[in-house]
Amino acid sequence: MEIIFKALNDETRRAILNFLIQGPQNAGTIAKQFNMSKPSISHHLDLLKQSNLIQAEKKGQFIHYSLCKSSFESINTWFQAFTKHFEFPKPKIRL
Amino acid sequence: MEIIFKALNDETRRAILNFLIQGPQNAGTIAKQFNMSKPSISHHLDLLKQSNLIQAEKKGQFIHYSLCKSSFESINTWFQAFTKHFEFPKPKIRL
DNA sequence: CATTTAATTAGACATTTGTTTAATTAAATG
DNA sequence: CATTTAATTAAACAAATGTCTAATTAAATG
Repeated sequence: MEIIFKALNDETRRAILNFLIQGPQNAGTIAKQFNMSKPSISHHLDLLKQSNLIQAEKKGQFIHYSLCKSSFESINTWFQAFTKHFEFPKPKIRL
Repeated sequence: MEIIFKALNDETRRAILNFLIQGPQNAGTIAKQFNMSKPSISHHLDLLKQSNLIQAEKKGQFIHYSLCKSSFESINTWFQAFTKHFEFPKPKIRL
C-alpha cells in the first residue's frame, strides 16, 4: 500500500488518473494537459506505473498509458475495514 | 482531497487509523502502540485531525481521538469514478 | 544515414516532511 | 500551591519530493 498512497499524494498524478478515465493516452498527450515540463510528467508517470495504478505499453515511437485495475482493488480492500466500521455501528441495547 | 491524501501517505498515520477502528483512544494510549516519541505521534494526530479523518474531544486531562466519517466518505466518492470505469466496460458489440 | 520526433534519464536545487529533544500549557492531586 | 501527569508547541535537522534544464535513447522519415 505504501507506494500506492505515495503515488496518490500529488495533485498532478491524481489529475493524470482522472484524465486516463477517458481511455489510454500517450505520454505527449498527457503532458499537454498540464502546465509542466515533459520530464516532470514522465517522472509522475513513472511513479504511477511503479504503484501499478497505470500500465505502459510501447507502440512504436509512442508509449500508451492506461489505468490498471489491480491497485484500485487494493485500495478498495484497504478501505473496507473503515467502511464496515461506519456502516454497522454496535447497538447499545438489544432491539 | 489534497490534505486527506497527504494524511494517508504515512505508515504510522495509517496504523493509527487502524488502531482507532477498535474505538476512541487517548493520545498516550495511541503513542504506546508505536516505537516513536510522543511529540511525533502528537504531530501525526494533528495531521489526521486537520484532514478530518479523526476528531478530538478533550476529557479533563486527556484527549480522546476517534475516527470521523466525513473524510472516509469523501475518499469513497473520489474513488467512485474509477470503480465505475472498471465495473462497466463498454461493450464492443450490441448483445 | 542524417534529422526529426517521442520520451526518458541525469543532475541540480528549493521545498516539504518526519523525527528528535527541550520547553510549554493545562488539568489533577497530595 | 507545589508537584505530577497528559499532551502540545517550538526549534533543529536529515531525508524525501517535485520541479527544472540538459543530455540521452530509440523509433520514424526524407
